[in-house]
Amino acid sequence: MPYRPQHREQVRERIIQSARRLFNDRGFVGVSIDDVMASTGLTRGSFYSYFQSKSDLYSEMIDRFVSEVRADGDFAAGSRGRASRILRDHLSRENKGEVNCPLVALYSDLSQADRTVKGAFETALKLMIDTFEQGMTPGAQSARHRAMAVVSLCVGGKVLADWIQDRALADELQDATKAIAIRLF
Amino acid sequence: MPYRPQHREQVRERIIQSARRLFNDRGFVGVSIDDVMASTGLTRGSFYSYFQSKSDLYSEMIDRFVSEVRADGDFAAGSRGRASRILRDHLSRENKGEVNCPLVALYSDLSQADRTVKGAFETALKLMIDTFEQGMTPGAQSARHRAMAVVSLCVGGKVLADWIQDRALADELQDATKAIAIRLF
DNA sequence: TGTACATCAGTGAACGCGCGTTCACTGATGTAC
DNA sequence: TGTACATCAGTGAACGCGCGTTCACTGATGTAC
Repeated sequence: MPYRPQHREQVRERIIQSARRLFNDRGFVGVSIDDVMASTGLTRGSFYSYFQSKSDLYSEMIDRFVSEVRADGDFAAGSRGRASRILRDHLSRENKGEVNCPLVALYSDLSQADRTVKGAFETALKLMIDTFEQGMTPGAQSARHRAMAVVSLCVGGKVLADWIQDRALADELQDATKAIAIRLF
Repeated sequence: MPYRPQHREQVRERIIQSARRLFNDRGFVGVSIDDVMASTGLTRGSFYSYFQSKSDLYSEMIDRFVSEVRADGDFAAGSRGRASRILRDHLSRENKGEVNCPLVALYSDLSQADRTVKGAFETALKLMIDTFEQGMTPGAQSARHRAMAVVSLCVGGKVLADWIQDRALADELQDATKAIAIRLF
């Protein structure tokens, strides 16, 4: 055997990690396979010996993310830690482009994604709703519905803030959105 | 003069109307110049004698939209009619793909748009915030901040509902989002 | 320890496709007579 | 009212570019001797 048995798996893993970083930052359409492979230290050609397609890589990346979160003690305990981390990721000005959540990448350009990608996306979304729901205190409206509204706030707030060129307006909108989201818990 | 003086203007207008319909429905990236021209009853080639570029058409379309809304008595009067219409457009299940709001098109694929398009987008966004703000009743939090949160809810709710394949989930999320949005007024 | 070799990971040129954009040409239109 | 004509709106082929995907080839690797 020319290469160690674990070699393929390691390279595959490196590709997924590069992909996660890039997709989270610039979205599905915004990242090319060239980008992913270059960032992994390889060239375009070898990509297809590891993945069937770009969509395949994308959904594998999301699957990975979902399992990790599920395995996370934070989530299992139903603590509010993760919920507030998501809020911070999506709606705080501080960490631009450092958000560890596949949904962030998805807003921008889901239009051309195929069924596989959409399926992966939906799993992640349901997880996000669950996470918020578990962090809710009792209130007038059902925890699940409030959780869904918070997801909408996260998605809307983030996509808008990313798009607004007027910095002051973007910050104000993000802060306002976050304040309302917090009030829903 | 081979053609009547108003001819150019009429054709230009028809192109803008086709564009508005298509862009609102499928987004900036999702619509090609071929689509727009075919829908106008012309062919690709003549497009560039009416507009400088696809972005140019797009921002002109939004400018047009914004002026129309501004000229609308509903808006001038600061009535809640328009606000509730926006809410309905964005967050009701009924009118799929019939939303007369440029923001709807923009979520999907702003990534590749240029400065011109972003600028036009921002104008429309500010208008939407103003509209909501004028429809607010006094409350614990500032009307402007609540208005911003409602915009986030609209954008987030719509983009998510469009993307979710599980119909029941999509409807539930949209309803929940809408209920919370209404509560903010 | 050193070398020949089989294997297969990685390369990069090339293809195909979509789409924005350009351009030389065609032909419909209103006008002048 | 009819006809030749100048103008310019509209055509569609073609170009360029990005990018996903393919493929024939190269060369690095671990192994057998």
